[in-house]
Amino acid sequence: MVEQQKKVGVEPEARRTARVMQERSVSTRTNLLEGAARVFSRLTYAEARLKDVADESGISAGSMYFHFGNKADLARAILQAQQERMTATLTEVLQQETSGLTALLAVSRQLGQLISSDVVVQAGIKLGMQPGPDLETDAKDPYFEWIKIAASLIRQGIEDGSVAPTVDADAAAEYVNVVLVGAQVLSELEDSWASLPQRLERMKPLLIQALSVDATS
Amino acid sequence: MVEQQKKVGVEPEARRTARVMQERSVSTRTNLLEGAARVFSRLTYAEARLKDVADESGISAGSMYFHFGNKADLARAILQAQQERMTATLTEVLQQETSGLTALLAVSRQLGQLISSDVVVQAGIKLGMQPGPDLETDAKDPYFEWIKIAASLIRQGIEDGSVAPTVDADAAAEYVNVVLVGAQVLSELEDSWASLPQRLERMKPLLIQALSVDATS
Amino acid sequence: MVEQQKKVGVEPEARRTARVMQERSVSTRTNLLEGAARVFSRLTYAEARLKDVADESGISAGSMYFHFGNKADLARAILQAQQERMTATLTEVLQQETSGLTALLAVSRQLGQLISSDVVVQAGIKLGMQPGPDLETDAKDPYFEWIKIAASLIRQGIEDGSVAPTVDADAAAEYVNVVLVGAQVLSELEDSWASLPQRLERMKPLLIQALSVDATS
Amino acid sequence: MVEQQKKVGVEPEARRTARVMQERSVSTRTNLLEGAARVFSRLTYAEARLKDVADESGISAGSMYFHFGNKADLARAILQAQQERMTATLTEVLQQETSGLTALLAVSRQLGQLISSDVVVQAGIKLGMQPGPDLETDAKDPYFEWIKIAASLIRQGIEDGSVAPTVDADAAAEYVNVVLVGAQVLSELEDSWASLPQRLERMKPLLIQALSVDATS
DNA sequence: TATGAATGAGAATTCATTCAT
DNA sequence: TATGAATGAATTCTCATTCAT
Repeated sequence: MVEQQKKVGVEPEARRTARVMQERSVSTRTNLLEGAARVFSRLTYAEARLKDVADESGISAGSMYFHFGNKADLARAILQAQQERMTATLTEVLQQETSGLTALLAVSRQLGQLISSDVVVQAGIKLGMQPGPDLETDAKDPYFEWIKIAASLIRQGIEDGSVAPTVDADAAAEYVNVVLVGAQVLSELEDSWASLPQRLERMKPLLIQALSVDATS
Repeated sequence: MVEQQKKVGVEPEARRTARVMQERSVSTRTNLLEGAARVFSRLTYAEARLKDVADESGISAGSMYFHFGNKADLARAILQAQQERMTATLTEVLQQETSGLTALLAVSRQLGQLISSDVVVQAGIKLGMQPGPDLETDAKDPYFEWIKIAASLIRQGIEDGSVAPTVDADAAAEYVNVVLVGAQVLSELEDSWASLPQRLERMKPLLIQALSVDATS
Repeated sequence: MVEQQKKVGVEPEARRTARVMQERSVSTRTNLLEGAARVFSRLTYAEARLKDVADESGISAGSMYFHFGNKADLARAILQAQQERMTATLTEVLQQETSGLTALLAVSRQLGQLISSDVVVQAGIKLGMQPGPDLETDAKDPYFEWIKIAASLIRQGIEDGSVAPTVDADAAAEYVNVVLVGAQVLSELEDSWASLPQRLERMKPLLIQALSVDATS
Repeated sequence: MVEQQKKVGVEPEARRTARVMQERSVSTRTNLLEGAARVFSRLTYAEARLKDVADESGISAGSMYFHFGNKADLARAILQAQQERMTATLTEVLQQETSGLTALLAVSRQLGQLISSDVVVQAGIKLGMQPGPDLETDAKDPYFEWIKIAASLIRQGIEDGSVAPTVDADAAAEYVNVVLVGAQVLSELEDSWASLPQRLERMKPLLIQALSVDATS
C-alpha cells in the first residue's frame, strides 16, 4: 500500500504522511525492542510483564501487538537481533586476526565487550538460557556453531605453533566455551555483565597456560 | 481403649500418636520438597506452577500452605537444603584429601556427582541463578565462600608443590570457579546435568595444565 | 455413656477419669467461648478466622468441632450467652428499682457497665449487628423486647410523676433505645466500649431533660 | 479515513476518540462504584465478594483491577465519595439556615434524607463502622468534625435563644451525635435505612425538649 | 498506527471443615 | 476428647491478549 501511493506521485501530503508514519513506526519498533531488552535482561521471561516493557519503552501496551504478535515473538525478535550482532562481531574479528591463539583470545575479548555494552545481546543471552514451551529456541545452535569455530581456531593454532600440539582440539574448544560461559554467568550475577571484560582479562593468562606450549619448552 | 493403654505404660498412645503423625508430616514435607525440586529444576521460578508441584508430589495444593507458607518459602527451603547438601559434600571431601591440587579436583568431581544426581541441588542451583524480589537470596554468599576455599586449596597446593608457584592464587580460584559454573550451565542446557561428571572429567587435564607447573619440567 | 458408668459404681478409676474429662471438657468449652468472644468483639464474623479463635483460646482447631459444630454455631452460642447475661442484669435491676424514670436510668447504667466489662456481651452485640445467611439471628427480638420494657417503665413513670404526662410513651421508648444504641456504637469505635459508662453518664441529664416534667413545673 | 478527518479540523478524530473513551471509562467507574456500594451496603467488607460487585455492576471482574487496584481501594473510593457527598449536603444546609437549633435540626433531616436515598453513602457508613487492617480508615475524623459543627451550632443557639443557656454545648453536641448514630444503626437493621427520615422526625420533639429551654416557661 | 479500556483464563492463597490417630 | 495434618472449594489478584475508537 505504501509503495503504491508513492508511485502515484500525487498528494504529496499523503506521501509525506506515509513516510512520516513509516519513520515513526520504525522508531517505535526500535524503542520497543530496546525497552523489551532492558526488561528481559533483568528478569526471567515469565517474570517479565509486558506492562513493564510498555512502560520502559514508552509505547502503549496495545501497540506492541501491532509490531510484534505477542510476548513470545517479541522475545524471539530479541534472540534474533542478538545472534546477528554476535555473528557480526565474530566475523569482523576473524577477518583481522591471523594467529590461531591470538584470534581465539581476540574473539573472547570482543564478545565480552559486546555483551557488557549491548542490552539486546544481554537479553538474548538470558533468554537463550531459559528454554521452554513458549520460546522453543534453537538456542543451542549458536553454541555448537561457536564451538566449531573455536575448534578450528585451535587447530589453526596447533599448525601455526601458538597452541601446544598435545592439545585435543575438540576438548579444548569445549573448554574455552565453558570458560566463556562461566565468566558470563558470574558477571551477570555480580553486576549485570559490567565486569565481564575485566573478568575475561583476568582469565586470559590461565587460558593461555592451559592451551599453549611454552610450559614444556 | 485409653484405660487399657494407660495400664501398659505412661501415655504410650499419645506418644505413639505423636510419633506417627510426626513421621507422616515429615514424609509429606519431604515429598513436597522433592516434588518442588523436580519442578524448579525444570522451570523458572515464575514459570513453575504450584499445581505442578502438588501433582508431582502427590500432595494437595492446600497442604503446601500448611507446611510452607507460600511459593517463595518453598523455594527458600530448597535453597537451604541445597546449601546444606553441598556443604556436607564439601566438608566430607576436604577431610579426606591432602594435596592441594588433588583436593581441588576431588571437590570438583564430588560436587559434579552430587549435582548430577540430586534434584534438590539442581533446583537450588537454578533458583540461585534467578535473584528477584521474591527470593531475595544471598545466593552469592556460597559462591564467595567457595572461592575462598578454592583459593586456600591453591595456596596449599603452591606450598606442597602441586600448583605452580607463579600462579596467582586468587585469580586461579576465580578461574576454577568460572570453569565449574560454565560446566554446570552447559550441562544443564544439554541434558539437565546428566553429563556434568563426564564434562568435568574432560576439563580436568586442561585445568591441571592451567594450574600446575609444567608437570614436565 | 458417662452416666451409665457412674451408675455401675465399679472402676472408680474410670469414674474419676470420666469426671476429670468432664471437667476438662467444661473448661475447654469455656475457654473456647471466651476466646471466640475476644475475637468476635474485635472482628467481623467473616473476618474472624477460626485459627484466631484457636490461638486465642489455646484450643486446637480441630477440637472446636467437637464442642461446637462449626463457626456459625460458635457465634450462636455467643449470642445466646449474651442474651442470658443481659436478661439477668435486666431482671436483677428491675426487681430493685421502684420509680419509673429511676428504673430506666438504672437499667441503662447497669447494661452499660455489663457491656463495657464482659467480652461475651461485646461480641454478642457486634454479631447481632451483622445479620446474614450464616447467622440468621433473631437479633431483633431482644431489641423489641427491650423497647417494650422501656415503654412500660415510661408509662409507669408517667403514673408516678417522674415522667412528663405529655410524653408519648412509645416514641420515648424508641428514643431511649436510640440513645443507648448510639452510645454503644460510638463507644465501640472509640475505645472498644471502655468509655461506655462515662458516656452514658454524660448523656443522663439530657435524657432526663427530654423525658421529665420539671422543666415546666 | 485519517486524511479525510484531518482536513476537517485539528486532530478531531483523536480528540473525539479521547473524549469518547474517557466518557466510557468514567461511566464504567461510576457503575463499578455504585455496584460496589450496593454490595457493601448489604454485606460486611469481608463478606462482600468482588464477584458480586462485578455482577451487580455489569463489569468484568478483571476490569475492576484496572480502575481500582484491589478490594481495599474500591472500598476506600466509596468512603471518599461518601464523605464528599455528606460534606456537600452539610455545607449546603448551613448556608441557608440561621437559627442555631433550626440549623441543627435541618442538618439532621437533610443528612437523614441523603442517607436513606444514596447507596454510596449507606455503603460508606457501613464501611466506616468496620475498621481493620485492610481499610485503615480515618473514619473517626468525620465524626469529630461533625461534633465540632454541632457544638458550634448549639453555642449559636444559646446566643440566639433557641437553646437553653444551661446546656453544656459539648455534651449536647455529643448527645445529638449519639442520637443520630443510634437512629442510623437501628434504621439500617430494620429496613436498610428506608425509615431513617421518619425515625428522625419522631425523635425531633424529644431532641428539642432535651436542648431547648422549656419553650413553655 | 496508536491508545486506553476490557476481558477471561488462570495463578496463588485462604480457610472452614474433616480425618486419622 | 484432643490434636495436627490434610483437603478442596472459593476468593482475590494477575496479566496476556483483544477491541473499539
